[in-house]
Amino acid sequence: MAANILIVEDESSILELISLNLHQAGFNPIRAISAEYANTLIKETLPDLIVLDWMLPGMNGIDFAKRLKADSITKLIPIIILTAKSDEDNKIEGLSVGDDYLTKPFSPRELVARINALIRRRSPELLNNPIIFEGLVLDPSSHKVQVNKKSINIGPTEFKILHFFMKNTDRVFSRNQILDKIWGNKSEIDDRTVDVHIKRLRESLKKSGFHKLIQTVRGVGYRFSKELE
Amino acid sequence: MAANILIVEDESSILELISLNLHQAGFNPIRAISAEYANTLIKETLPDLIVLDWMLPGMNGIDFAKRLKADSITKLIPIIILTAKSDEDNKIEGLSVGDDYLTKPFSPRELVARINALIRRRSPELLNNPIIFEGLVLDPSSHKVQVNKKSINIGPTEFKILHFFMKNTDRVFSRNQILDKIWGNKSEIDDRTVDVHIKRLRESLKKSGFHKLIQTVRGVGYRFSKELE
DNA sequence: CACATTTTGTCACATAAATGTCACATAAAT
DNA sequence: ATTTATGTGACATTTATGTGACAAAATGTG
Repeated sequence: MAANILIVEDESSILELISLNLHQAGFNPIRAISAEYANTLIKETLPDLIVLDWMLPGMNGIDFAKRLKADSITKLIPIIILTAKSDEDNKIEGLSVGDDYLTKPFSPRELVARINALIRRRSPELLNNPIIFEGLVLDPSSHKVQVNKKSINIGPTEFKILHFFMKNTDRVFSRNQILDKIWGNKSEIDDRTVDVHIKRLRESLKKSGFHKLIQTVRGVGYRFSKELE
Repeated sequence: MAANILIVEDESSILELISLNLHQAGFNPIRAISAEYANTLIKETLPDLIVLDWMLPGMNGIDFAKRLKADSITKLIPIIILTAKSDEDNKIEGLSVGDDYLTKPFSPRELVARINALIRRRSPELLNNPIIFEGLVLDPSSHKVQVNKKSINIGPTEFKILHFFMKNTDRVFSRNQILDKIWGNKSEIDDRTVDVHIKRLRESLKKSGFHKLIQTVRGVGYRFSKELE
């Protein structure tokens, strides 16, 4: 699954340039032209990394980054700060808030390289390492789900959903968020289809008892979480 | 790290009184005797919250607050306005500029309570960090309410009400205010329905003893607050 | 290619949970 | 003692979710 990269940049030419390059590099770019718009996108798409322009209309980039780093949900998302100024002071300030910085003009190749480095460091699960949760093992590279070395039979869509859940435990997701993540944000598929796949996923996990990890949050959506009590 | 609270007040006796109380409450008070001086202090210390007197020599408090709210650097800092007038018009004007207001004379305890509430709920649209109050944990992202890591079963509407209360502790809300906040301001729902949901919420919290945090204020409404004595 | 098998999305209906209101009980204020 | 406000159990209704069945589409197989 391609990593979602959110680009926050008010100059649309640069935005498109970056977007194009990231797409060619195999990432899934998401475009935001302001911090405010980025805010809503973050909640919807849960990007794996954010490329953030230092200078933004309205809220400035650094403040926006600070807020992201203060929020428990977003603080783990790596941020690369783009700055037009070569001013050393700004570099230091930017670096302390973001996880990396780049001075304009920069080569797209360098940006891609740094993104890869950060994702490798921060989100190894995107690099096809097995994810283990309470004894349930999901291995993206072999495309298998196992419990005690025994494989569990699971359909393609159910695998994707489980993968997504295991990367984001302890969070509720609405049916539409799941649709976006699994089917892609353009799908015109009925909400309720998610229910059916959740049911199928639960069925697959039932024999090993792990179906309890998939919890219904009424009026909101579904959650993958250890059952307490 | 103690939160920095900037107090802008021209009467030095009140300034010291507030300062003393905030210090005792575990905050780090910063004193300013004029808007001009406050300006330089803001840039230096970037306070987490500002307590602002409505009447100031030179620039008046409201104008000062407006300027702060217009500046992208400071606009996210919560402001509590202090007013000597009990005039309703001023209250409304003060509230619309600041994030909260208080009429002199006020009790230091109330001021501290409101400061706590504001710091807790700053930027609610983004900071869905878990809210913790006296050991009761509400986590918006996982949509769980927990005590000692054990989940409490709670209905959707009750969750919303509890969330609202925990973001605004130590304040009374009328049934209609609660209706507006939870159901949306167009609802044609009976006042008394709130009572029933309050009852259900209390029931959910009863086993852990936290139902005592929901207090009835006769003739007014309900309040979420630590039980006193 | 024809045919079997698997997967997919949707529907209709079943089941479960939540909702809002009422009537009456209880407590507080006067 | 009377009035008023709040607490609470019960209920009908609405709403949300679970689930079996099915046809279309995709995939595998000889």
